[in-house]
Amino acid sequence: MTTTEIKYTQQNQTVSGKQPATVEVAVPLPLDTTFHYRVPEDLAPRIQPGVRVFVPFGRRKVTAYVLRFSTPPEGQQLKGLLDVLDPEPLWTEAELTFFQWIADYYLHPLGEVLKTALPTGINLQSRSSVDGEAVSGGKKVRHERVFSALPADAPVKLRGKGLDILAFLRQSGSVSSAELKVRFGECSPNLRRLVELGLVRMSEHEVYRDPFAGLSVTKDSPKPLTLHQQQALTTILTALDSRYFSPFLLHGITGSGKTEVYLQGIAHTLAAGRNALVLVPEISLTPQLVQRFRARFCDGIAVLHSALSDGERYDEWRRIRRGEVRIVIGARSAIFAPLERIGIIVVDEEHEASFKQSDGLRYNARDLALVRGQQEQAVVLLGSATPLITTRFAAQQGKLGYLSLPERVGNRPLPATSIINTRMTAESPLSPQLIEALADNLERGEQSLLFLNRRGFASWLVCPACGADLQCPNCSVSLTYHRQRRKSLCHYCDYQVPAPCICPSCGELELKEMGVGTERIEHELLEQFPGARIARMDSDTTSGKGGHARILDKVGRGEVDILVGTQMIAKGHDFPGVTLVGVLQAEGSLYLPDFRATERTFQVLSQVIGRAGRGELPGRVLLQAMTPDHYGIAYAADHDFERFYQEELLFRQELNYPPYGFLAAIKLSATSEKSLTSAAEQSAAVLRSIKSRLGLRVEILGPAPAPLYRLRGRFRQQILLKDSSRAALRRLLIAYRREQSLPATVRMAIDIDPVDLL
DNA sequence: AGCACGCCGACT
DNA sequence: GTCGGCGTGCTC
Repeated sequence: MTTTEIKYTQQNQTVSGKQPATVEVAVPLPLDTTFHYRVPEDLAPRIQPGVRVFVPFGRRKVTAYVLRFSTPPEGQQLKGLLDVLDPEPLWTEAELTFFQWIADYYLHPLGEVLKTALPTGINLQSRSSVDGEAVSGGKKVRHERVFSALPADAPVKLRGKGLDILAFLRQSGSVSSAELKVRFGECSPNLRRLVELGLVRMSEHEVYRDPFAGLSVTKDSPKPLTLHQQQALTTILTALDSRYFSPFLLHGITGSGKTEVYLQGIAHTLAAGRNALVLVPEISLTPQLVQRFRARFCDGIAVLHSALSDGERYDEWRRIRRGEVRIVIGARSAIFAPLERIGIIVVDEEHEASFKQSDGLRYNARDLALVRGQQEQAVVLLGSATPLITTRFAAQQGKLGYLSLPERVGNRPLPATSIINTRMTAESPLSPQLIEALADNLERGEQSLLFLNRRGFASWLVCPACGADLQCPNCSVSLTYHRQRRKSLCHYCDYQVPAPCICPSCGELELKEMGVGTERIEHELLEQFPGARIARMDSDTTSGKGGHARILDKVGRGEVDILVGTQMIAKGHDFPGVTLVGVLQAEGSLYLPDFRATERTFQVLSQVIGRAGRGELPGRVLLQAMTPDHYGIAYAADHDFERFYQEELLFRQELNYPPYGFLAAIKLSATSEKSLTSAAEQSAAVLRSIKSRLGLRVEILGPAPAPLYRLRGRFRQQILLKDSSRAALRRLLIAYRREQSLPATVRMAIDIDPVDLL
């Protein structure tokens, strides 16, 4: 990876004539180097750092990004640029510096980082065709036709629709073709005629595609704060006024009013002339949050998330770039938004794993928020009820300011939680206590939530005679049985087959259903409570646009008595009517082969527990677990983050896991097991040799004797690197990247995680 | 990533 | 005799 810093030599820009101007560019390809090109004289006036250019590259032509003017390297015949693709730079110097930092940190080619930072669809594809074809920016700006009346007398022959349109235009000034179409129906022939007659003028305007089109909000105003909110806000405002980089953990329990603190902090930032960036885990799951921002700030908000069309995303990006936006709200990729003068960055639910991008450029937006905040001298607010262990630790070390909201707004009590030990009573997935509680709630007309972190009907089908179960041919995991669809499918790769009726290997006539999923619970509830209105929310019932909203709205309107669901019921929406939360198999995610499994379990349990009693009525929680004493479960039930944190720290310290040590993973995958195994062994050998040569103490774990798993038809293997020094890890990784060359059939990715950025 | 060059197996 | 396999190397 190139580690050269981006520096601009503005003088070069004005130097003319003597030496041919040359530029250094990055190409969006997996290459560690940058390239230099000669700038033809006719293109020179349009070239600036931050614009895209079209360049000859080998036998191809590709889009490249101009980093800086350069002094031409010695004795090399440079090729000339073919074209300049942008009238304005796409990025400022500060942004390019940020992207260079990312490229260095994540060991990823700068050109690909820049490509990732751009809205999809803007990039001109590489072209191998030869002739000098016309080149545009590869983008699509939407134009709108606007008509207005000219002061001329209408000839008498004009009648009917044409005359009506003309009268309307005279009355209302400029009107868009879309509006005319709504009012008069198909009228382009009439309009063309009016233009020909010199009665009407047509012009084209650039318009933005508006994701909020047709959605209105009622304005609200700042709410009074609790004492803790006020204290947190005061600290934040002081930090904002200091104009120094000031990172904070805003640790607020569910219902403590973190959002109101964000809103008022942002209002202060805007008033001081700076802008705000808000990162949320899954914006499509939290339309409520966006609504609150719009209600408070009206216009000047851009939203960036995966549900936008390419056109909408591109338009939002342009609005931000042009400074027409003061607040950007978005999912992880919004950290790349071209927003200038950032005064505050909010990372809401900072513990969420969805801030991490797990293919291509493997970045974590939560981490990058700190980096960008540092570069912008901004306030960074990491908000969560269950912060990452790493974040809480950094706050304890004084690297982050610690702001605590330990009470719910309005002094609402936390739900009373009891744990039911199901070790001995495994025959029914719903314990008698839970059934009784559900019955009570139904009788009182209150709503209940049932959480189970597994979708499908039964987890799998087993033959009672021969013991065979159905496996995914790609992923080597048991297929999950979905009764409604009469299918067995793989939850990893979406492989599916019709559910078998008889055992495929021995012909036994009846297969046994093992394990439990949300679909099975729904079925069970329908039998137990025939009159109840039951809904299910998991990825099977929320497919398609607005799938989440459809179910959530029903619950919100009180049309559902019991909602069964996976993770996704734990997030986002408030249900003021929910007074009972039931958790099935609380330990469901506890024993995964991941050192963060306990942390994740604690987080999701805390979240789902926090869904109870958010309205007027108090809530209660019943938690079914086979290992109820496990600290990840017990402390979640007690709403005791601090005790959990202390315990988890001991475990991490013992094994030198984060925050006490640093981890990186070299992830390899291939279609053949054989080539993968040899590549992994070779990689480990290379790593060990570098390690001894450089005298590093890094722990090299793996590769495992056989490929770890198979996913989407590819075998996967990884080598873990662990050390108490991040610098040592990085030295090892950089040397490895330089020295290791893998066969083309093997793909490699490096995960650098977690981080200590402060 | 593409795209070429380059050296070994089954085919019109 | 050639078409084509994918290993290796390069792209200012």
